[in-house]
Amino acid sequence: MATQWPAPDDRTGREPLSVVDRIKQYILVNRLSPGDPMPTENELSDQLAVSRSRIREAMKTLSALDIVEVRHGYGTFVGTLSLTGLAESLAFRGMLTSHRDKHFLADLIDLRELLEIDWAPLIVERLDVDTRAAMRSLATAMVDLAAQGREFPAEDRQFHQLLVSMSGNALVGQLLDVFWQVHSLVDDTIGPPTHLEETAQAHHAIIDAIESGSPGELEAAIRRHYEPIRDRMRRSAGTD
Amino acid sequence: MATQWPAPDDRTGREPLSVVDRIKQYILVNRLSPGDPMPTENELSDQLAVSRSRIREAMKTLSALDIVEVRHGYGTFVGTLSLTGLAESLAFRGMLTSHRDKHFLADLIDLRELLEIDWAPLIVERLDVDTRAAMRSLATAMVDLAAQGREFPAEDRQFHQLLVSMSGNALVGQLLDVFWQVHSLVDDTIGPPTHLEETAQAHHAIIDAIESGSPGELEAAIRRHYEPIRDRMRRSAGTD
DNA sequence: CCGCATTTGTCCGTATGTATA
DNA sequence: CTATACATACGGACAAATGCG
Repeated sequence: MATQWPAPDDRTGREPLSVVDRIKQYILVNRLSPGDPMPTENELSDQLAVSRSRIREAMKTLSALDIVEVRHGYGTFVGTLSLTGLAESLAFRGMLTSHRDKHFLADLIDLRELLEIDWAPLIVERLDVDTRAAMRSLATAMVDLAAQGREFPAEDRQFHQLLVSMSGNALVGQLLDVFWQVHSLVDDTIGPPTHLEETAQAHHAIIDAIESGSPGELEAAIRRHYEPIRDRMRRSAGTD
Repeated sequence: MATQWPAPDDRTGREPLSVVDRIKQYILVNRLSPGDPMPTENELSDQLAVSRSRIREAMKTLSALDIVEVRHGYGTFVGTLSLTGLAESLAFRGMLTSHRDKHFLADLIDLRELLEIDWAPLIVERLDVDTRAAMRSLATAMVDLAAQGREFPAEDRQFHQLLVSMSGNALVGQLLDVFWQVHSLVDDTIGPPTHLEETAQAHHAIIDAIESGSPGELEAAIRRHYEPIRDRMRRSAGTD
């Protein structure tokens, strides 16, 4: 097998590594990639010379951060290092603090707007016709659903994913998607949806601005998109 | 005590909530705040009617996200909902992918620069004399240390914390601090420090720009601050 | 479709280490 | 220093899920 393990002691006077850190070291030293199989819990228990309980508790920590992915009855694998942990943490923070202060949700919206606006010049420059067409049809679907009084979370999420996909910065795309999820989740807790038609139309306006070729217009369109959302937030602050 | 628990079954046809979710519900329903004490593991074991092993594994998940904080031999408390989980996750991603591609570190630096520049107008407008003086003395300390060939991580981190503290957006401050930590950690793995004096001086230039009162100059100074960092990254890409 | 081996999920009992009062 | 409450750790047993012959 020739699996490599870090030296058990390197006598540098440090305290011994935690089980979590030793498992992380294992992944790093063996240069595993997301999806690669990990040793079974019993193997880890033997090789690290700790009980299976401890291995399992360490695995819980690691899977919460998507460093490993555990499949019941099948095995454990290196995780995809996604930001699901951040999403859970922020969502809970929103739930816990939303009725005390609105700072969190306001900060979140500001951050979404800010990051999308940052890429406006690049988006105007790079956006290809296929992506634009996909965004247009999503916007049309949103308007249709809004006319029926229905919400359109899936379309909205995908629209914003496409919008920032041109940035070339994968980290920003993942972060914005997390922020969308958290915003959507917290927003559901402050009452039934409002501004449906207005928000749906705002997405058409964003594509219009892109087609105009002016970064300034795109920035303005993005700002207008977030206005009804801020308005809804301000109103909810009074009724709570 | 009159602690409230969510109804064990709400017969809406959903699958039963996980232990993790039931503990989260407990915190929400009882409106606990960070620092408030949680029931002991034995109490939770009794009240949720599951074994202590499961409680402990759930606690590991929750503490990884800083939703609870466990103090050995003392008790468990509601966590501070910090972003330590994100820091760990991103740090590991950096370790795992840094020798394959440099996109991650590049994206991280771009994001740091972008977010700091976003607040440049506000910073120029709001920064008070006390904060400015603190930043100036930090910059001086950095130059001194650089002259001795020593690094200055603590000073650098605090400088950037102060820089964005004027934004009024706590979330951005926390995110940037996480990015600083991750960047610092990954940067250590690509070799001994370089550009010490240049980087230290760049911080003086940032305060100079703030004092000039021009947001444009501040933006330029921030960009210049990140240049040697990008240069170091590009050089390391070849030697790996 | 069935049975089997593998692997993770859950539970219990007990002993140990640690912090607080 | 002692006592108590609490989290940490261990080992074993059985249940549940998955994949495969």
